[in-house]
Amino acid sequence: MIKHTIPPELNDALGFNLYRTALLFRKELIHALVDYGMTPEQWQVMQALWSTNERLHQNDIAHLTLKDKHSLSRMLVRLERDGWIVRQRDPHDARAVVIVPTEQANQLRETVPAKLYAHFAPILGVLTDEEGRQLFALLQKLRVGLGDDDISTH
Amino acid sequence: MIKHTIPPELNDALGFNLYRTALLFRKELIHALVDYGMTPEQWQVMQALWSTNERLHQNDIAHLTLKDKHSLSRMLVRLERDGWIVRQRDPHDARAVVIVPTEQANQLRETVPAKLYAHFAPILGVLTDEEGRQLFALLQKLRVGLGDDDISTH
DNA sequence: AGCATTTAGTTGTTTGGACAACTTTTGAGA
DNA sequence: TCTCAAAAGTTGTCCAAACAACTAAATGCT
Repeated sequence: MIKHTIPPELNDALGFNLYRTALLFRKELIHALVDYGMTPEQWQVMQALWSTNERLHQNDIAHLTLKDKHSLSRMLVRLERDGWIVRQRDPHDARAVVIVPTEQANQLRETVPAKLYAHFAPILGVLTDEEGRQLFALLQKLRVGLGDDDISTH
Repeated sequence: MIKHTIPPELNDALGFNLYRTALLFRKELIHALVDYGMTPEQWQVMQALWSTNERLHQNDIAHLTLKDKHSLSRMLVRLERDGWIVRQRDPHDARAVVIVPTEQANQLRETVPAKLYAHFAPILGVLTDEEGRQLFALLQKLRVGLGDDDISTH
């Protein structure tokens, strides 16, 4: 792959801008999700679970979400405590735990995405369709540079 | 401002992509900074300090970095403990604390940016100059949508 | 001047990220 | 088959974000 050379000022500014945009985006997501009793990180885990019909192990979820197994382990304790998932021992591997979303969680799946769309539509509306697609493509490309192994997802 | 309507799939995918790119970027920054004993968040605070010649109050830094005063208060305790800053009582306002970078910190300022540039050059090199500028502009635009009051910075 | 409001910062609690050390089970090689 | 390394999770520690409750000083209003 051809490596270009981005000038130092742009290097700085891009990182700053990316960091800051993501921070603001997360803050929005917090407020969009708070009514459902869920954090952005928890929502992200649930989306990973819903992204496949497989019965996922904790390791699988950690990989899908870029979280490490330590943090995820404790997140799953809270998700189970709050009734979003159940953990089942894997009958084929006594070490492993299979994570299954509950009915309560599956109901969120029906309603929340539309609410999130409504929340973010005016925000993302500052971009035209074309700009949105460009931004998507550029971020995707940057993810490759950042060594994301799992570029296919979304 | 004209609001366009981005379709739901792109809405989802943009958020996902932004979140994920920022996560990966932060992980890189952790590794790029670990040799200097500094975290990305601490580096961000130091950059805010260096971005002006003013003697900043904690509130100013919180505003510049989008951090809340609670987290920042504790971050500054650690930054002082590790010798990067000193906190001085403001003679004009007995409530306020003025934050001043130490000589030790100012030395980092001389050397680290070049190291960071070297670290990120190959990563950002997957984008052409033109693409880098586009990405910058699109993120900037999105930040407006996200209600960033301080768009001028960088 | 006196009192209420606002402002600057700290402390407590919960959630989450990074990394090290640990337990248990699996699997692979001699 | 036996042993030993790898894999799946948990627990502990520190750093940081979000939000509530608090202290103390400054401001503003009458």
